[in-house]
Amino acid sequence: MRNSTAHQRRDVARPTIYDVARNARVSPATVSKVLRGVTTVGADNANRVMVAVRDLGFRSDPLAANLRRNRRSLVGLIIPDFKNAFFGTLVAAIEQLAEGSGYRLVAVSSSETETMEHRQIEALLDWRVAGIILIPSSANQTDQTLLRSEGTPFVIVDRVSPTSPFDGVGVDNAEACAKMVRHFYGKGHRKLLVAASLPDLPNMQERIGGACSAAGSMDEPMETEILFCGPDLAHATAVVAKRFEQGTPPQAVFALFIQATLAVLREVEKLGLHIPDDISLAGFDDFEWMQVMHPPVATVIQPVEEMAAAAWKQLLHRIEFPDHVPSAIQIPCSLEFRGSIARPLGEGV
Amino acid sequence: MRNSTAHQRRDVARPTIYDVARNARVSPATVSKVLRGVTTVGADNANRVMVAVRDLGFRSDPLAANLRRNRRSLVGLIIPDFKNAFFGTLVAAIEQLAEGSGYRLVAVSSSETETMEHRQIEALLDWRVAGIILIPSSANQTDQTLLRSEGTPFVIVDRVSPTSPFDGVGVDNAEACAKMVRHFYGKGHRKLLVAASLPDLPNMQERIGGACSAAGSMDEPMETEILFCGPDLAHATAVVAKRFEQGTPPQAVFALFIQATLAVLREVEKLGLHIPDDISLAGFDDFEWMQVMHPPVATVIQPVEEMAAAAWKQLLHRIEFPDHVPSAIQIPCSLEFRGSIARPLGEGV
DNA sequence: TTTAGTCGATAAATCGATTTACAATGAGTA
DNA sequence: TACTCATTGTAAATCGATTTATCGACTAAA
Repeated sequence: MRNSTAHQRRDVARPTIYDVARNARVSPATVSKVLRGVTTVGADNANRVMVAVRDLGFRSDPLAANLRRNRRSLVGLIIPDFKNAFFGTLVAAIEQLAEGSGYRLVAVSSSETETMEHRQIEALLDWRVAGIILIPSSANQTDQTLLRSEGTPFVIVDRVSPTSPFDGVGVDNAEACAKMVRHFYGKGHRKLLVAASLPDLPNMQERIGGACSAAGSMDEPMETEILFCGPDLAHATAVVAKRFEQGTPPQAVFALFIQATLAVLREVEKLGLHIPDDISLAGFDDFEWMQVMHPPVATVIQPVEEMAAAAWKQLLHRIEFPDHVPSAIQIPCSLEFRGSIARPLGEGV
Repeated sequence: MRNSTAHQRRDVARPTIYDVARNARVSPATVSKVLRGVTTVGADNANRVMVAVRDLGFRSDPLAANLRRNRRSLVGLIIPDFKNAFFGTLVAAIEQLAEGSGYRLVAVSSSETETMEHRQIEALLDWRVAGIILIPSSANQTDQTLLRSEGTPFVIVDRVSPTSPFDGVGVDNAEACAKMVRHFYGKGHRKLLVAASLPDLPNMQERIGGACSAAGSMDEPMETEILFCGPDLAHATAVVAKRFEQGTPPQAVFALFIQATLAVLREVEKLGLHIPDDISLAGFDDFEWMQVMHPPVATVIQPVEEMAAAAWKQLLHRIEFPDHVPSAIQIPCSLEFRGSIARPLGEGV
């Protein structure tokens, strides 16, 4: 009998702007004006509209609105991997900023592959997003030129090439890595294994370059060995395991990305080695667990929040001024020298 | 002079279905049919349309399409926190599934607050999403009844109440926790500190319930103490620190959520305690770093991928059959008994 | 030969908001 | 009084796709 409550779904369709207009005895155009805060509306009409909106529980349909005015209220964010908390923090920060500027964020992932990155970009373009924030999955700039030619505002974050002709926000990878290498040197290390991900990521190149050139400019010679570990933990674990099991295990490792850090720790655990007595270790990015390890893991901290803020500001600027000259922003990292780096055994004092 | 390439943005607007129609010398309706795979189209016309689509690089505008047919190709996912890799994994998995079914996922976060959760739901409803997957931020079911009354298909994940009248996917929290408690008991522990987040989250209640009832049904009496640590790491750290510093520190801790695990590890580090000699510890969820700790951290593993798959299946089913009776799915967890749980000191063999 | 029925194609209406172009009203000025 | 402006309000066009109603041509049945 009274299943009206149980089945009351979709009983009444959501009210449209026409319903509001009828209810307020004005035209739809007037309602639209009131909703958008246009001032050329009489006080009493405006009031009646506002009352009607409240009474009917009207909420504007962004699809219809976006379709008509060519401006879109969606922005896309393409990250390589949702499982990585570094990118998660970035998503969270940008989501906040977007919300604050009246945009809705659509965060998607490229799974670290060019194919998916391309498909995601095309899908976002289909939705006619107002702008895109992209963390590239590779050095291939095809997608970026595509974006450029489509005229969609976009900014590159994190993996920005120093010679990029587009807007970008990066960090001072080279300088940060140099500092970390000098710290290793100061502790007495003269051999360093640098564990990178893929050779063609711009930020990796900067990190490697910074580390190597710092090592090369020390008073005493410092030897560096580069190990490319692949994109994810599975690859990294395999590569690191192979390196540790053949030849002499390194006494100092600088892991340039989180999966390498984990891979090294895994191998250390497996071989029963001890940090920092047998191996000194430094990582990249700041994860909570690094501080609760024995000993805590030294690391380069990328300022995620600031990167997000800079990228967002840059994107808004690009949306407003499509023809301004591109800007490249670089933000300094901070370093945490923690107990995982110590003087190697067999060294005096 | 030849800045035509540099300024070629927006030179030509994206082609519409009308452009394709003109190019193929058919009507827009025919183009629409071809695009949607409707068969009542002559072979030669269909071919000309497909050629025109390729030539012009036409891609359908989902906004316009979604507006007209009332079916939407967006689904919303509301998670409490992007920074938590557990949810990140969930997002990644569901994104894949959505992509495979022709939907676009819009993942947003509630920042663990009811206010944001409500705002996000309203925003998603504004976009007239086809469905919503919700990980509630609290036990408050207001939003769920709102969704129900709006007629939008939705499923609850992870934090599902056993008495919920809606679709839901959860895990066997009680049973998993009971197993873990029995493991503690088997190692000789008779006092256990259970570190939960908030008292009103359904999954927390199940976990606490499972742990306590298992403890209560042992042969020898086993004492449990519940500690509510708040929603995030900051709160958890404060609460745990306070508990550890006043009274006798516990010999065994079962952290029911990741931030509690970290908080305990932090305090252990700060007080110079040792795991498992001074304290045995078990956690929840599987993070890579847990395996590389000394000793590795025992934990309850929630099957994220399976949860995602179940939720997605459930949502699709709900979209197709809005009036079927709701289903509650429960998936078993697996347990990893690792070195962080050991016999307490002062116990014979 | 006429009629009923099929198939393919299309013109026009539609989704719900925004925007344009213009009409109506009133105020201010010559 | 007549004329110019400024102010409000609205009818109608519009965004780009989908859907409906209909039409012409052709086939099969009467």
